[in-house]
Amino acid sequence: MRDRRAERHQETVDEIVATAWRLAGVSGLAGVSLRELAAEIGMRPQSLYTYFDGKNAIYDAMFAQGCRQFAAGQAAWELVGDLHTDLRTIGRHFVEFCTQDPVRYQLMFQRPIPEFEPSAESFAISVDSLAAIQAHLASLGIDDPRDIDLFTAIGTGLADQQISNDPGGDRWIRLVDEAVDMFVAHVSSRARAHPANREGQRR
Amino acid sequence: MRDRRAERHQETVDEIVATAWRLAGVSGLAGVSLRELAAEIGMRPQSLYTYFDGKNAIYDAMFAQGCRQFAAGQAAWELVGDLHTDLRTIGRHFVEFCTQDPVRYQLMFQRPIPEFEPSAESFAISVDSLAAIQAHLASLGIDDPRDIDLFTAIGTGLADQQISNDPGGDRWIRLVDEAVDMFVAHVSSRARAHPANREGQRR
DNA sequence: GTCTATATTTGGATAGAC
DNA sequence: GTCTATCCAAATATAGAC
Repeated sequence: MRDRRAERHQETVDEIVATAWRLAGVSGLAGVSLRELAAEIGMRPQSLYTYFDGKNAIYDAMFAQGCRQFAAGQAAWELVGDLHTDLRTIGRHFVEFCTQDPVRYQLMFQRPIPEFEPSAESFAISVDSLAAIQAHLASLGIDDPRDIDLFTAIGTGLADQQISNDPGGDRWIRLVDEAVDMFVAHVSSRARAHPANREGQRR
Repeated sequence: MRDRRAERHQETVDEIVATAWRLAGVSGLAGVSLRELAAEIGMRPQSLYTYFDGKNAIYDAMFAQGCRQFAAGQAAWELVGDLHTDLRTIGRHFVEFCTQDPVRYQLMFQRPIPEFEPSAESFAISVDSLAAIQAHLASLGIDDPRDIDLFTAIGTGLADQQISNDPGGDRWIRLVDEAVDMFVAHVSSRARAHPANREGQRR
């Protein structure tokens, strides 16, 4: 039968994490305080320890949630097997995901709190997502690590500029398609120029 | 005659700022504390108020110093008037500057501390630098705001990935030249494809 | 599971003596 | 310019009653 107690517990856990996201949006990730968090949900700060071992455990739950959200979106990507089309899909979704929630982007892709390290379990979720992307890129012929690094740099660059210099707008978001075109043209032109390199080069 | 008192004062100010940079590198920008800062330079925390109005004034001095450092490097750029060459120069210097000091990059180009806003005087320094770059790009024929935004996104993306995923290494730094090639090819191909657009297009 | 009570640390900032 | 003395607020965390 349903464990009503466990359900209530989980609901409270979720509420704590949701409130932490909200507070982080206002005061920054480092500015989240257990006092304020507890007050927001009508609790004494000490009671939070029933649900989390401490502040870093809350950060870790936020990190894991962000990774799961990315993975969920990723599972819904409609990839068709065409390099140009799929890179646009991936690029759009990535930049959209990042800019949707700047604090989430900060927590997942930068290291704003030096003393916080995601737990191995949480980190594994993000590793899986990245591996899936890499595998798909490889299936499209993008298997040079340099190309992958260049592509991720373009994606994070657009997201980063959007968040830092036009928060809430779309000044860089709307450049995604053009940036992907640029990248595809680049890797394509090289493939045409040196068709033997892909299989033959060993050093 | 020399004002020995003022010189000593300035030296102490510089020492405070330098120590703040160092502490920020260890504990993060938000983690800098006046207590620790004062202890490092052999002072009581209260004495810092002789030199700065408070914590945000120290952040502001750091921000201004970062901007001056960038401007100083920029003044030494050897630009020759060739699009490809100059973009490489600019791109290399920008990414190098950012990755040289991740905390400085964070303070200058992101907003890690929500309650801190650089003062108008400090901000003006960075505006000047950006304007100079834009003017030079315009002189090279890059005057479409979209192209400028795309170029800055590439620069920050490389810097950001380097800092976040390979701190101290050169995995993304060494991609700068290739990225510039990609960008130049992109804007050049469009210029060839639609030669009339540059002057004629109005909407 | 939540509370009261409390410990402990740390933080930024002010007043006033020297 | 630096100090002592303080203040006040906020932070994380633990113990134990209910």
